[in-house]
Amino acid sequence: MQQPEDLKKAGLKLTLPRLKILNLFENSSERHLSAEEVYKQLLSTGEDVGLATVYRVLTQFEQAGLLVRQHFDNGKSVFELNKGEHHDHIVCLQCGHVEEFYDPEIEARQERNTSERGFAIQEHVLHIYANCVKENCPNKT
Amino acid sequence: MQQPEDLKKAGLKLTLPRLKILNLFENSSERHLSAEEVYKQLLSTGEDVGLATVYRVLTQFEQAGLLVRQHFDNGKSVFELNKGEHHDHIVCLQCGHVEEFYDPEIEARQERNTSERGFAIQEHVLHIYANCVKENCPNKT
DNA sequence: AATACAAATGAGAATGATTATCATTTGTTA
DNA sequence: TAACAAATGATAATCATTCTCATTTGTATT
Ligand SMILES: [Mn+2]
Ligand SMILES: [Mn+2]
Ligand SMILES: [Zn+2]
Ligand SMILES: [Zn+2]
Repeated sequence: MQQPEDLKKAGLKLTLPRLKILNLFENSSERHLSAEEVYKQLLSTGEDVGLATVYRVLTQFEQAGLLVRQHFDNGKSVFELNKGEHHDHIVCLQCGHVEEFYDPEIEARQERNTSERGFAIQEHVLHIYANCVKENCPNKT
Repeated sequence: MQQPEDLKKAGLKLTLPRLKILNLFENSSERHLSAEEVYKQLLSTGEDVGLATVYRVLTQFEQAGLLVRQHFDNGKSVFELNKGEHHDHIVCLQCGHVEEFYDPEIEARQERNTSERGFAIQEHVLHIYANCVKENCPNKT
């Protein structure tokens, strides 16, 4: 809610585009948004910001730790508010809905497998692509 | 070794570019190759094939089940011979070396987490990015 | 072995997401 | 309010990949 503080803390000047974008993430019903989606969302609210700026700000927010970037298998990356705790993703192949999950045992075994082989794990990507079992996929886009 | 059979089985006409590319994968010391790498490898051997053809053939081989495509976090996809058994990857952030691993417990838990949430898992991506601990990273590119 | 024709190839244009340029605007600080 | 670095936005550039289409090649048939 106190975005200005977040921006200041990150050493970022408090500008209109930045406030609008951060605000969008904090109020949108969609948790995972692409640059294009952010751009269009703002346009549709009269709040227009250049697409180049959207890309720049998203990257800055990522570096500042405000957002986390995800690369799903569809060419464009999406961003989400960084809630501090790591999680992995299940992506519905039918409607694109993204579900989040966290399994400490999976995390522990990633760590183990990696260190066993003489590596120090830095980060990882675990994306599961799946079909919704319910007859009516609940989260059509 | 009997590439012609593989191609026929896949319903693919036996052409020079296809033979050369399949041959490259079966003889290269690198297991994971990008389209660009395949293209340059062939050029450097006098065997030249158009880049568009390389892309086309790699995709066809993937669809035929001869190759598997991987998207690491560096913008370009790489292909590897399909050895039938699934595995995940550890990518060295320093030298790009790729290590393969398979952990049945991780696989089982992916399955469980996904089905618990009402999804039928289709495929998944597990890529671990890590730094080689040994003082001299062994697989410089 | 020569012919016929669909399929495959290759050069280069097109695409789509993202980044770079650079002249203009804006936030901050004095 | 002035001063100035930082940020913005329109647009060009990039880069991996795909598309187009005229030419070539593999294969099946005389
Ligand atoms: Mn998420
Ligand atoms: Mn592999
Ligand atoms: Zn995880
Ligand atoms: Zn796996």
